[in-house]
Amino acid sequence: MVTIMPTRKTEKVVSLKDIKIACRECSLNAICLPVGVEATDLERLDAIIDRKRPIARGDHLFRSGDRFQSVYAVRSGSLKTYATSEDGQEQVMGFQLPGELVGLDAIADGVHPLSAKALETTSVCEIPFGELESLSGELPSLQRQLLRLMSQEIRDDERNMVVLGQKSAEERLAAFLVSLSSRFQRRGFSPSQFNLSMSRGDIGNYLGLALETVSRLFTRFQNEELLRVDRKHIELLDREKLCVYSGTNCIPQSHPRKTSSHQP
Amino acid sequence: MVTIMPTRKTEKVVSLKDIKIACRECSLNAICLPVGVEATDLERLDAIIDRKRPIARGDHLFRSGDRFQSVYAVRSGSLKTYATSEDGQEQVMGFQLPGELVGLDAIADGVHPLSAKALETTSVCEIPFGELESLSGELPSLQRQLLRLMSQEIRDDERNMVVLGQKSAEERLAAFLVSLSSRFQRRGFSPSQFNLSMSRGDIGNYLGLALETVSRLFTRFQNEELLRVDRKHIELLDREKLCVYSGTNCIPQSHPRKTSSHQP
DNA sequence: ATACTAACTTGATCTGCATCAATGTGACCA
DNA sequence: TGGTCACATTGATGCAGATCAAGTTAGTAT
Repeated sequence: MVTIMPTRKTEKVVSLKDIKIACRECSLNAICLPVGVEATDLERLDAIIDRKRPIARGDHLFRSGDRFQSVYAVRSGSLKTYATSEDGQEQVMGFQLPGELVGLDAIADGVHPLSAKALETTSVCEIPFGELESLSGELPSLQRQLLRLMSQEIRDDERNMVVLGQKSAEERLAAFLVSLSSRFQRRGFSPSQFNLSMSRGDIGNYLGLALETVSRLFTRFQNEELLRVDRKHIELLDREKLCVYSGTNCIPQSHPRKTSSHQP
Repeated sequence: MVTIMPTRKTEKVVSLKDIKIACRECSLNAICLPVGVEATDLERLDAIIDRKRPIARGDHLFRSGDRFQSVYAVRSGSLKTYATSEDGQEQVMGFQLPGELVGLDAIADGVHPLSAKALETTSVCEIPFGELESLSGELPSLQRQLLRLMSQEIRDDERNMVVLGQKSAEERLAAFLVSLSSRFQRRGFSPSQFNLSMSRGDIGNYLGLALETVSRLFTRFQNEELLRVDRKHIELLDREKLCVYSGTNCIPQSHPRKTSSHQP
């Protein structure tokens, strides 16, 4: 369908497009791997990163069982990662937004335990792990950020375990929406209005709920005027109350004003 | 109860006891942080590690909210890590056996998100993170193993998500027991007979089940002659069948013989 | 010994959510 | 312009496992 333009790693021709999205120009460099890396060192990181052409919705970035060679950073679009059990059913492990890394779980034994599939047209930066490893040996700031991102992933997974282990269906969905909202905000998108790139089934699977339950909760939340939902589009009307519903001490993150609120 | 012998980090007096448990002598060095590190480099790792005296059952190694300074490796005994929600109830996140690291989830923002409590008399190696970080910048093999261990933790957490997200109570407990068994085996203990250092409540909490459910399942498994259970002591009688019950493709890990079984 | 406490077991009941089933709806294509 | 398909909604029913409620047992203190 799409004409394939074979990429040659041997010959590094930097096109205008590539320049435009070098790490130092990238809007995501404040949350992605380059955090804390000096401008001069950043070029070295840039040099090992391979910006690939976008992959289409439904395409796989890698599949469970594939040999591990690179980690990927989402540049635009979104992914879901999922495991497939022997009986063929899948368990969604997470959704990745721009600036987030995928594949870190494969370092341990050199094989991807999960598959990663694009939820929409998505572009990623491929970061060959061997080179990343040696470079981070040379750049302490890069090493630090890599460790930080891995630590973050561990922490996030732990939070998910709390959600799956002891939250009700209502709490799960509320927590999911609030968390998504924060992640969008962090990336400069609206925290109160966004599109869900994943299906109800994916959400349910991720949260350990039946898709019918997710659907019912959406309509219930809508009736309670916590949000408005139309197909994929979500508008959060009462983030505060959703936080309460979620049963987690999530930051209300309300109305950032010029005058910051006083803390006595 | 125990006479406290203050440790002075300034003066590094290596006692006989210390020598005995240096990494190179430690029986755990094949699964712990030193994996892959050359003998000569190992001394440098050893030098930054602080072997603390054992902590008693119920004592905390650190608490949620504590400033992050070190990661810890369990030397003997066992720990549980858990999060405390605002309403005071806890969620057990994991159990740590000898050779396993704790605290990796705190790197990201310098504060421990979890508490770590000893389930029995337990000794740990304290590894100051700042020093570990700079040393692993110098020793590629150490860096590699640190990344590997973190990746492993991510992968393990993902597996737990599958268990919590879509397994029945029976499957959860079976998976838990099989996994524990493998971990014991890996450490040179019997895979078919061991003591649970954690309570039924802890197990249930960890697996997202009521403690009554755990108790009932133990008696049911015992009636089905899958295992024998007496208080804390567990004897697995049919690991194979437990694997099937667990609904995961766990390695049966049966009878290692001189003559390895033929694969046609 | 005796009492006390924490941990566990066992039984009875209740409920949140899965499951099954039917219908609705937008997107895409012939 | 209607057919098909994937996805979503809504309703009815059932059950796995939570919760409530007694005991039982082991360990520790008195």
